[in-house]
Amino acid sequence: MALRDDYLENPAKRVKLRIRRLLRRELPLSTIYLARFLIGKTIVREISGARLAGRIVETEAYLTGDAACHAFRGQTPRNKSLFLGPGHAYVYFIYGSSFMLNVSSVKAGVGEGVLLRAAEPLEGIDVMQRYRGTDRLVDLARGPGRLAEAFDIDRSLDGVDLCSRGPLWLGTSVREPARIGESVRIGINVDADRVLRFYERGSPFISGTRKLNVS
DNA sequence: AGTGCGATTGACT
DNA sequence: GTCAATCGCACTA
Repeated sequence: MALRDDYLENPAKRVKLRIRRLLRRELPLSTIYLARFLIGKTIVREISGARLAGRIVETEAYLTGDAACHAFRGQTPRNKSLFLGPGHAYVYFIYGSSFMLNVSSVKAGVGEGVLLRAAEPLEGIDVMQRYRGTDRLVDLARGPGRLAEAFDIDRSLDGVDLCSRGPLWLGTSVREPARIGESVRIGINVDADRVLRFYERGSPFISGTRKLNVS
């Protein structure tokens, strides 16, 4: 793939793409629509003068009444950011090893959100390679824990407004996504049959098995 | 205060 | 393909 080869030949290249912050009113009010909408949009991390950017290629929706949603049993100290209203970061720690980044949805007081599961590195690739300890472009943010590690995301960013100037925000698309595929969510044991995972078909940057990418 | 487990990852057969 | 590591949190008492 030409795009990938270009990246590999220029690993330290510091491109600066034209990306503007998404306005809160641009976010779909439905969490499922938001999960689809975010495919192809960008996630931008500003840290000590550097800018990291990735193109979101895989998401999952977590809904009210959904037993797999962390807010299923109401608000707790951990999940409170899910209830902040649309466009806030909900960051949590899981398996003793990984952070996960979600975008809160709907409206204040409602605990729904979208998990960002994978991104295509765009800017700050050399910095991501350092955080991740690998040079392989497709492995930098392929999977939710890897995405958080590549972007240096931890609980200090929990609750951050993703539609405001700050250390982490959502940006416009730099390239329209290919056709969007759907599947069941990955790693879920309850409400496991619901089709709430979305991804850019054909992207080498998505997680999951071949089997899940056929739909 | 104790317990069970998870929206995963990396190492290994 | 399989599997153990690892720890914060929610739940029970």
